[in-house]
Amino acid sequence: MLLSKACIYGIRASLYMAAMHEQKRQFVPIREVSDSLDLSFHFLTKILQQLTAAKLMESYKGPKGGIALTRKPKEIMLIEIVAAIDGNGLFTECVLGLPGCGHKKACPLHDKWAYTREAIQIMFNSTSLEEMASKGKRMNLRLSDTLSMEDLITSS
Amino acid sequence: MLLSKACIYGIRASLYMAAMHEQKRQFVPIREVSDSLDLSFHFLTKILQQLTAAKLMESYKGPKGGIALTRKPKEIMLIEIVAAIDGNGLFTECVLGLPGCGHKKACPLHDKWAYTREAIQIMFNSTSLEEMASKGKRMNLRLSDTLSMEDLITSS
DNA sequence: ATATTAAAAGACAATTAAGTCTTAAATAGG
DNA sequence: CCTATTTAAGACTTAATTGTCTTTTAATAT
Ligand code: FES
Ligand code: FES
Repeated sequence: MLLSKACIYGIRASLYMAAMHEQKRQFVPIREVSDSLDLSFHFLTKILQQLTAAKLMESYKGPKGGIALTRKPKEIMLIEIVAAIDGNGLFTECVLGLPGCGHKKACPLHDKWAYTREAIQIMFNSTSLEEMASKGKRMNLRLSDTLSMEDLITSS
Repeated sequence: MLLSKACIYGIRASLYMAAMHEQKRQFVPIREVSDSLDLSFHFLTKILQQLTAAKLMESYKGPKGGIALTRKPKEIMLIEIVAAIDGNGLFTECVLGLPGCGHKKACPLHDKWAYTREAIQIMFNSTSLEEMASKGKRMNLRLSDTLSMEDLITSS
């Protein structure tokens, strides 16, 4: 699996927040996100704490509280979310698990993997939340098994 | 992590076998492989059973027994080993974990991921054990933390 | 102030992946 | 046939990930 479940949920939640951002909503309760995306509320809470620790989101307690993106969706790249949750291993480590990739003595797959993982990195690095959200809305794409992004427009 | 530990170990063991093949050794005891690569013997045994079940290797019990590649290293592609151990999920599933990738309603990352995962697939699909082994020997690359492929030449 | 809402923190349980150990079956050589 | 060697099979343990639950803390509204 390329990404951990936690990372996938973090991305889906961030996408949800990006869609809300377009509707001028700021602080959204985690409960609303977890219900909408059909994720465990408590598990999502822990994941979002990682994103707030990484300053990608901020949170506010109490009534009218919730979470919010700290920057505009256009300025948040997917790779930041991946790095905050799964770390940078995918973009730096040896595909055969040997310590110290890029070491004097590389592994026999190093050259090909260095090229391929750059393609992966570019994919995450060149995709903003805004791009995903607008594309998702334009093409009515899925954000969870049952929810399309268009569904979000009137749900608030 | 792109590949499971089991898959990584399976690849490393297959590479070892490819190197042995060039030295005309056929059945190599698993113990020799696990000792050389510094892997758990029993764990490796289970992994290799998956490779024999996939007909990538064959095994022989008893004294002078061991495992052997069923085909020439040139004819075994890395993707076969990955598929035998980790399955095809990496090449077929949604990067956001949604069921049914390529579904009428895709996810907002589908297009980019479909392209990127094809690059990953091509990497594994276009690399043979022979290529890795000869390159590894030629450039004295690593097969484990401590073992370079050149070391194998005289170790038999 | 008090009650209510919502995130933070952290203990706990379930599941999966990773790794170990024991016993059984097959083969070679004496 | 008997013993040593080596894979096969499967029970078992440990560790990591995933998921749940309870308590605490902060903010709001009455
Ligand atoms: S050393 Fe293996 S991928 Fe770099
Ligand atoms: S539907 Fe998500 S990658 Fe294809």
